[in-house]
Amino acid sequence: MDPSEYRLRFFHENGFQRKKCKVGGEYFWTLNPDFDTCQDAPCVEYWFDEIKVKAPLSVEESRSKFIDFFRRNGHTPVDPRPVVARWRDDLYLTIASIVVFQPHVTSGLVPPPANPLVISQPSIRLEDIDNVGLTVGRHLTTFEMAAHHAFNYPDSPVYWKEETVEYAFRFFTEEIGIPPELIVFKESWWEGGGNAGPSFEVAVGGLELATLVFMKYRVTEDGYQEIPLKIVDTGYGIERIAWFTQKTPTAFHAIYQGIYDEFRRKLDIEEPPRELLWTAFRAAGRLDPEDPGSVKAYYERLARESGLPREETRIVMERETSLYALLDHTKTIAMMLGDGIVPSNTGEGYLARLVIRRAMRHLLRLGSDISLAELVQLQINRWARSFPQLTRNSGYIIDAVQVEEEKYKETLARGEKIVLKTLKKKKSLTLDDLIVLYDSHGLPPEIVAEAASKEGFKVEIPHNFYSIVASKHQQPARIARRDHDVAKLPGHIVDWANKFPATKRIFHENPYTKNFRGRVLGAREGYLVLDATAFYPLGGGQYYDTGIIRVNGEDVRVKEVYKTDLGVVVHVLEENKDIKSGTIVEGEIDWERRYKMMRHHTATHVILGAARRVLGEHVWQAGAEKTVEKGRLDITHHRSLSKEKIEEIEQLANKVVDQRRKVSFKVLERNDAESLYGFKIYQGGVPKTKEIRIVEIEDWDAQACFGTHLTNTGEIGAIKIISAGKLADGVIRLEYVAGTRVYEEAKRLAGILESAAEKASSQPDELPKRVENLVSDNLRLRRTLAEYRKIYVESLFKIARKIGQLRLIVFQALEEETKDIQDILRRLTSTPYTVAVALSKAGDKAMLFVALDKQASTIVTASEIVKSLSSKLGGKGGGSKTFATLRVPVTVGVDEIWELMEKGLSGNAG
RNA sequence: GGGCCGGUAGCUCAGCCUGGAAGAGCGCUCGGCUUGCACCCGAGAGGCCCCGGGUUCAAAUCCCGGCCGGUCCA
Repeated sequence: MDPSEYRLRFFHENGFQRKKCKVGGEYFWTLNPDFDTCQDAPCVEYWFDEIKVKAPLSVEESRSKFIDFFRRNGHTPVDPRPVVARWRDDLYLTIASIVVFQPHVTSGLVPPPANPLVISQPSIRLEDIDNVGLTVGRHLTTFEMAAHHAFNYPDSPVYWKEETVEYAFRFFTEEIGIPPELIVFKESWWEGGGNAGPSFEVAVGGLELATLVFMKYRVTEDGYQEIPLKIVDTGYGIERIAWFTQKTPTAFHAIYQGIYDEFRRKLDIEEPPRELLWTAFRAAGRLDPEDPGSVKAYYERLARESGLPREETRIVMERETSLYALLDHTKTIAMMLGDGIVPSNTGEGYLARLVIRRAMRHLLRLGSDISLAELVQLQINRWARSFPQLTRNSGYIIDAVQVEEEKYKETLARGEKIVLKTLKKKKSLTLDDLIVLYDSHGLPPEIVAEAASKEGFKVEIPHNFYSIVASKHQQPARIARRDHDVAKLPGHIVDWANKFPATKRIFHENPYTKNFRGRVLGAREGYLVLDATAFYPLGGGQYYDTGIIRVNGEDVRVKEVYKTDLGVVVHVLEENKDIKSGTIVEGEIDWERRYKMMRHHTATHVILGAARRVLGEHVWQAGAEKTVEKGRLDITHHRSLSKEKIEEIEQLANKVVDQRRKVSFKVLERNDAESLYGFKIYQGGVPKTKEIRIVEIEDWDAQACFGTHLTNTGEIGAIKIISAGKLADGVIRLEYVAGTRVYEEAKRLAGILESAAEKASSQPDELPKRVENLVSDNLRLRRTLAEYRKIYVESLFKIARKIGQLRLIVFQALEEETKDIQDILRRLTSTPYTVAVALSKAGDKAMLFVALDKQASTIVTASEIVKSLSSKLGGKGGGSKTFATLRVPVTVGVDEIWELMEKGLSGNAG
């Protein structure tokens, strides 16, 4: 670290000194001659409760104070984004304010919405979820990261370190009222997302209130490389400012004022003595939650200083931990679901489920019978003014939480049964058992231990249980949210094609173009690039066009079409023609194919709009495909769709068809598109381009989309949903046909009906009644057959021959099913001392079944009989004492078997 | 996206390791006993052992592929 990075004129002119922390060894800047530590936990204990400030501030007040201050100082306020990072395909959650501007602004592709700007971005981080509560506020899963950002382009710098540090100093002293000599700027280094730079951490009284990052490097294999766009990336903890100013023993008192008491009441937890909480406050800054020794020491200190018995202290503080965690988690749940995450077993949905399940575990630990949904409702009310999406989507949020509660209870019940079963079998539970129970069945070890203790078994849980589980899973992979339409072209062809300019897209200019003229830019190995084309390349879930290209009066078929990342359209020809550059060619696309795909594509947008209106804003496209045959749309939703809901969507979609709504296209700057339509334009994925093509159905739906569309919804003609099923937890797949495909589908169904009716010698209209009759006939016949089989068995008894004690029955089985033969044998051998042999044909081979009852098997066994038969007849076979089979390679007659059996048995039967 | 667990009677599951006639409890039907909250006794019906391939004389069981559900981790 280069010390000159931190040597600022601001420090110099204002009398700051650079010191070294005697505990942690970091360098820091301060006005205070007495400070010998960096003033950040864990180097010091929390003591900020003793620091006087102007006024206590709620979360809301802290936020508006921050934004106002920076507005007054030349920054433009920018609205926060959802906590789901829909505009990113490498991240699920918004974990910091800078995430909002990645990757397009930070890479320089797109300008920021304002510069400099100020924002307060709700963020979610789940890495430390298990520490939330225990540390009385140092860890939170949801928080607002307030920030002022300045983007310094080489030709238009805004501001850099001096101004940033001065802003921080002024904000904390002037606005919050912190005495200047208590503010410490700690030298640090920041790295993340491939970037890096020097930073200052602003610490006061043990609490880190802000981080000021100066992004100026890219991290490469060869080390740090300076980047042209240098970014001021700051992060102020709104919740920490509220805690700091309110002088409460925990952050939760400060953040959740208004519902804090209600949580206590509902969960039936009395507030412990204030002195205990204040002791916790001091000790928590030094607590290392990952270290069991540190946790133990923490509880011991609390007991010692509060004078309460050790055990009681631990119990009280564990209840407090659960209360705090619940306050935190329920807000996170509300924020995640409010921004449209659907709980699921994959993707961002799993993260929502994870938080819900952690919260439910705390409820279980407290032995509370309050429903989680009830607590989440309190959060919705509490934060309604700051986050209107919570109220707007409260119906969905509560319903989804309730569904999850049910599911988790089922999971736990299922799991507990497995615990009991294991205990019954093994009388103990090993670590391996615990891991399987958690990893495969979702049963946390605490719950296993409790279930086991009810049965009188004690289970040891290693303190690092979860890291043992984690080590089984290590292989951090890139998240792949969506399949992008990767050109299925050989690499060298892509490189070749990318040397040409981007193809003019006639299919966008006029999606109804069937014939066109283009000039050949290049052709090789059966690949053809033109200056302009009406052929649509694979993309946006829509299949490519096919058709013909006429070169010098000769037709060549186009079988596939792809586009490169740089927008060059490559036609894949059926044969490799020698085509000269500069040749003018005519193209004609297969119109019927294209028109059907256009209908399915526009129908897809109509259905998505209908689903969002019928089911709620959480409905999000999870995938789509439009082919000639049908459209397919996967949507996120937390329940299976009832018949009624499907019909409702279908009806609404068809209404939009009849309303003849206009469909229009326009290309917008990314920022404009986002501010005009919101992030729901990214249903189909996030384009990597600076400008975005928007397809808008008048007052119904707007999406970033590459595909070809009709210009009016009326042209869809009709939409029929042909299937709706659960694709995965939280994802529903809809399939539908549109336009003339509805006619074809109706024809297909009518055909099925007709052929079914014909096979049943009936008419389509009478088919239901006819099928009913056939089914009851079949049942009657099966019963009759069973009766006759009894008579058949009786008659078989009559042909039995006595050999000593044994009765021998040999017969040719009429039945073809092994099952039926076994049934007859079973009946025959229900009489003692019976040996029954059934002979059945299997092509030109014979299959023998030998069955004995228990008594007969004391004299001779089925497998012995089979062995002796096979020595005479050949073939292989075997079985148990009472049942055996033999396959012989030749056909044998019943008489032959009678003879062999009689001969063989007379030896044993004595 | 990956790992792990599972799919057998209407329901809950055993059987699978080590291949040899498909099992239990609850529920259901019938009969007996009994006016008391999961009554008791007896008899009976009910199965494409998820699907497809392979190995084998023989597969619920072993192997491969798929589908579905659960779960953990990104």
